[in-house]
Amino acid sequence: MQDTLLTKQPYVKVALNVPLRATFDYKIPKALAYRHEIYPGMRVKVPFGSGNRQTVGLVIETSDQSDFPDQQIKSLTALLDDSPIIDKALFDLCAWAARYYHHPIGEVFFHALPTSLRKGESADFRSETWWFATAEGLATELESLKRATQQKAFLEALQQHASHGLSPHLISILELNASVAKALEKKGLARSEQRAFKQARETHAHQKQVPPTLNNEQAAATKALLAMRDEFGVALLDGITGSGKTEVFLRVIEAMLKDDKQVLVMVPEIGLTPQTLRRFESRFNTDIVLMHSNMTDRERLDAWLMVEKGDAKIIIGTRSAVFIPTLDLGLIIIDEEHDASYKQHEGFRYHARDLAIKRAQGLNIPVLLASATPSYESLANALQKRFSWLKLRQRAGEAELPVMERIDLRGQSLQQGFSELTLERMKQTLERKEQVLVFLNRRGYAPTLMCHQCGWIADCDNCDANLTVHKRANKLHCHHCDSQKALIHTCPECHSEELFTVGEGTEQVEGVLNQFFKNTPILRIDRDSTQRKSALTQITQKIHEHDQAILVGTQMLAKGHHFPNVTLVVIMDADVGLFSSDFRGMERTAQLITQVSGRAGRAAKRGHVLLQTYHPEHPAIECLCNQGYEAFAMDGLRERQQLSMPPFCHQVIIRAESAQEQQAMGLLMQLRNELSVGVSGDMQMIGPYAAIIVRKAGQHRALLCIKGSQRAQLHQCIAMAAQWLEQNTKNQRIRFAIDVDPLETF
DNA sequence: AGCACGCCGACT
DNA sequence: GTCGGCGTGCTC
Repeated sequence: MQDTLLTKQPYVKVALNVPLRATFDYKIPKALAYRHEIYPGMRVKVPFGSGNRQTVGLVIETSDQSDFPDQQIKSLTALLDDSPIIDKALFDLCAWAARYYHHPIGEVFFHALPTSLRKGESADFRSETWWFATAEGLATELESLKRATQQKAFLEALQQHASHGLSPHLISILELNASVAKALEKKGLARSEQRAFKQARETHAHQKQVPPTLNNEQAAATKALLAMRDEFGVALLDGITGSGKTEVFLRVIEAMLKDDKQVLVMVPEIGLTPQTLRRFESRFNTDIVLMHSNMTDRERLDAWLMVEKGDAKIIIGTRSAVFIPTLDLGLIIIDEEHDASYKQHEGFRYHARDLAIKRAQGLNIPVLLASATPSYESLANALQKRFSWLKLRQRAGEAELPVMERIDLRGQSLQQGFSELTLERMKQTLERKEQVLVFLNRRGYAPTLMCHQCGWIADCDNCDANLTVHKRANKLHCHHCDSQKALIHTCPECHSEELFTVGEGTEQVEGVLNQFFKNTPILRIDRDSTQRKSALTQITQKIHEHDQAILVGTQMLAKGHHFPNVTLVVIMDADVGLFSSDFRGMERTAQLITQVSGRAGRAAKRGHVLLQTYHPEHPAIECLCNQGYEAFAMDGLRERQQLSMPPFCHQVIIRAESAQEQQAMGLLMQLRNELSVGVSGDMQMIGPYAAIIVRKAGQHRALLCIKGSQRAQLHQCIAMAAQWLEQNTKNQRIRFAIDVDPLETF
């Protein structure tokens, strides 16, 4: 009987969804081993911890032996999958990611799964009941059922849809009542069938859009990309706003679909606009599956299965979509590759762009990174010829690049943040029946509430931060921990009633503009004004309805919307980021300003951008204005190189937080001591230092930065750190996080 | 992350 | 006298 064992090894190593950097060994019951082969990537149910607790685990490997005392090893309870739910390539990606990001392996694998699969539910389409007419049902006269009107209607529909039957979807569209079908079944007139649910396939029978003609640059980029098919390679499609990057994607996707390959398109968190989706849908006659955070568990699982089985060819998704299993992936596209939302900044802190590249390497397929403002990391890779650099420098069609002008605020009397000159230019623009976009990256009414008598400032109880005034909601709101208080009108310290606000947010600017431009619609676009689901669509509709309008908003404005009649962009405060405590501040600001500026003058009318600044001669502002993003970024890169900052070194940040003031800092000081022996070569430890906002949501936060130019050395050191931290934080109430390639260092 | 075990305050 | 608070420690 021995040779009929399908699984020969007696042990299995299992990853569990727990924050532990270990796998757990289990015995494989003989009964199971006779009947099933067990492979990495299958889920199992295992006893874990005390009591009768059962958990879902993922098989890492089967094994002949275990390092754990044999009598303490428990047995698997059940095998949950017939075949691996995570394929080999994805398995390798997750295993690599767990090592690279020093994150508990179980959490990494489970992160890659839809919630229902994490809980152990079956990896299958839900079944749904379809109804058909029997032969007798087809022959039955409808009149014979005239007393049962519902049944009659149902049978009529069954007869009409005799060939394909009635799906639950169709039943609801036809407004039929499925409950009467049972009665028809009893009479032998109808029969039912259980079928796997497939995501509602829209029939794209309508005329597909005729693709526009490509300009020279677009054609060249497309050609270069097509030449990269069938092997790994990274291309950076560096195209100014309006240069028609999307059209290039569409051409390459088209070629992939012809080869019956799948394409994964990654977009930033709020970048998936209906406009983008419509553009894809109107072009391709195939199922497009979406993957984003607003979907229900069931929707996500259905989408996941559609892609896994190869039924869907195009996947458009945010960060987490990098883990979707595919049958035959041919290309990964990362749109707006510079966007910070590709990095998860909590828990498993992976960068979806970097993982996408790793994934493509494993699958031997190309990756396309696209942006009007590429990250310094990608530019460095392009300069070093690791990426092929495809530049689009002309705007498609007639449009010209906007003119950037600086407005010197020094010595000017401002009207709630606006200079006279700015207001005058806005007025002129509106008089020409064109639209103005005002960019201010600060939501709420005002960032500070202060007492005129004693200088008291409204601050958050849980964070070391001021509360933001939200006048319309009548609230004081902490933008760091989300806590809220009622807006007060009396100083809690000296009981004076002279409270005043300092600074302006979008809500205030909206109000001010309403007074300045009485007959012009003012539309605000920020997280507060677009909370309701359809709000953004309503706002964009209004924008298109009016000739004149002023749009006021935060960085939401920078993401992928088209406002064809906007010809003037006002950057309220171009100086934020000039003196940022983070070395990426400049890069961020330049990207934001360039992206927002790109909203201006996309149609035939030329756009103008006004940068309000107190530092008009600052080399950064000057360079961005006169030479544009690429030149600015090249300067920035040179500076990073001189200072040995990323991308010319690698960083890892260890973050610790504790309710008690000195615990987090103390832990990191100890860690620094532990590691000092392991620091070799050009590796360097900085800190520990207190976070800029030391106390956030009641937690005191400290950081330790470790940097170096050699990945291998750095990783060895971090592995030691991870092990030490896991050992030394289990008793105390200190939480730690390892952030590899951090985007924020404060 | 869960969950049990364990040792100190206000309750039927 | 106990119910339950959450500090501590462990999970193959």
